[in-house]
Amino acid sequence: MTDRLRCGTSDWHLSPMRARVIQRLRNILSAMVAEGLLPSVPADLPVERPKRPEHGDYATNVALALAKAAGRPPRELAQAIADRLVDDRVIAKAEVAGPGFINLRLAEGLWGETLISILEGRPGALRPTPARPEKVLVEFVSANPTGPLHVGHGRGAIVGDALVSLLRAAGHEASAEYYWNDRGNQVRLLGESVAYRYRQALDLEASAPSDENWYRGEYIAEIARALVERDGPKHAGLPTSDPFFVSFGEERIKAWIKDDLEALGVRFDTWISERGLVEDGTVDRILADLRSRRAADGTPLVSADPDGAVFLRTKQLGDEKDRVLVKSSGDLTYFGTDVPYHGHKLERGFERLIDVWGADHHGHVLRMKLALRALGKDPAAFEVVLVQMVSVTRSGEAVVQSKRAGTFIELRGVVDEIGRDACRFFFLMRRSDSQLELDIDLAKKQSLDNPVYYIQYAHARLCSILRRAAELEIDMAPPGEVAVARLGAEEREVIGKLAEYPDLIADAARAREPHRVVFYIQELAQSFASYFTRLQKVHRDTILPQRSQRVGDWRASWDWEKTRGRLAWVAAIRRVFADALGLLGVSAPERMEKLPPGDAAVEEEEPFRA
RNA sequence: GGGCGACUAGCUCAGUUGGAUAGAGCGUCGGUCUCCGGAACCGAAGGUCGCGAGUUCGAAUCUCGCGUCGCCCA
Repeated sequence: MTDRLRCGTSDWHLSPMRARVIQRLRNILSAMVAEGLLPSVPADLPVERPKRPEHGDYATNVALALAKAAGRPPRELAQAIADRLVDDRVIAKAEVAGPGFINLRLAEGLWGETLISILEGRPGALRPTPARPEKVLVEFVSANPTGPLHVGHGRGAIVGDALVSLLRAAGHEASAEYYWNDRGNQVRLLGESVAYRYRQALDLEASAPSDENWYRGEYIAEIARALVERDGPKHAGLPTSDPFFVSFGEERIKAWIKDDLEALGVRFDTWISERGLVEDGTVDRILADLRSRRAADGTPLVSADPDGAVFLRTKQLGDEKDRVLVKSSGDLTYFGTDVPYHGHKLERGFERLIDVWGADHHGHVLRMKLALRALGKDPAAFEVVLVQMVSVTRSGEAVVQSKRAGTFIELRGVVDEIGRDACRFFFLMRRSDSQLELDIDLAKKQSLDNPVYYIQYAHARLCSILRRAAELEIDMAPPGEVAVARLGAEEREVIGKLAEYPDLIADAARAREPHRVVFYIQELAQSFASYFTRLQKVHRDTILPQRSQRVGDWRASWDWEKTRGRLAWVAAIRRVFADALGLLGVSAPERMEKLPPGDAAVEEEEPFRA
């Protein structure tokens, strides 16, 4: 059950440019309603950037949508609307096309205005503002402190982190939280595993934990050796079940996890402990609340079976069966603490909860929603972003990972090998719901085949132009009307894309889809690179005077207005570029290391362990 | 057996209230360029949007059935 996000354009303050277009359209339609030509004006007016530039700066299919209600053929209605749309300030041209689209050309003045507002950092130039900012808690990673993070966790970490940035950029108050599952069977096994390896390290008689699922990884032995080194045989007398071994191992692993996240540039505002919620009574208190609640038919929502196991009666709320909160042994289940935890999130004042989960947990979504309903909360306040698996390829071959065999690729090795920027970029390149293939060779390649290099290179190039301009002592003050008017159609096309940026943020945040930002900067980088190359190679019309042009009294005859307009254009692109990379957590270098010609720096490194 | 998700170019993937000629990167083939970063750019070939029905002015998108794969549950 995926409850579609219902957020029409009316819920948002849009980019200034789109807002102007919609306002103009709304005014015209209202006038037509007043004259009895239309029944009503829709709440959301569809105004989009057409895929093809020849279809105008913006386009609307409103006539297609209204034709039936108006009782007129779409094209005829479109023409009637188009005839009235044109004015001096916003819409320069409105043409009917296809089955009844209206293609719009915007007034010249708006383009310059867009550039200037970006350069001056005016409100709305880079950021949308939601009509109603929400207080959002994004919970992600939340890996058990029983072992190192693997690449799948890494993807969740980066998606969650970028989502938080995106929500903040969209005007929401977002907080990032990590939930430690530091209680229960898994952690107990960790302690026993550490104790076993500890005894081994001391050459004492030792038997492996009875549970088959004990942690056999080398990192446990590493922890045990560290304990021997610090304390010697001091703890040899303790039973293997002693909580000391748990806390020692857990502390180490938590530190590793935090360190790995740090290396990825992933930050959390809060770290919360499951054990803490049990110990401080939060879990009991909210479970007691749950026990006191009744279903619509008056029966209790929580029931116990003869063995003493306690169930949440989710079945009558739509689940396929009831879910156990407390086992007959008296132990809380994972669900038994997770429900109170999520109730606790809402108690803390968060009105929207977003959890980033591995897709293999999708079966838990419904029951959590139902549990929140049982608590008297609105289940729609709880959303889950599912993150699919990451498969890793190296030298064209898949690196084997198996959940059953417990062989996961550790995150840290990958980050160390390909770098933080490449890791973040690649993990954000696909929508989180689709499986992702990480090509290690590509990700570490220092060439433009590597998309992260391509965009960073584009940013460095923009910076380079601005540096050159500064060296030539060109006045970089924001351009006036004149300078902007000198920009051509292709430059204007790019400005259209810049103007779209706040809309992109609003849309991506609303859909919880950071990958849209990646696609946006890739397109922007391409538009710029294409145009920039063409200027020089085809039009012989460079932004800055070339060496061969700087002879004699060149300063007197150079077209400074055009140059200033274009530099403003370059600076605005750079600004948006850096901002978008910032949202992704990818660095925007001002210059890139020049590599030796001909070779793309292939260095051999130790492959990470699987 | 039940549930969820996926299926779009050779490969990896975009494509969200149903809209114009279904897009991008990589790969392949061809082309351009003395100088602002060539680490570039341009162009071409490449598609039964898994298959089949339905809904309507109009479907990659919505509905149903089927197939394949993945995950979850028993």
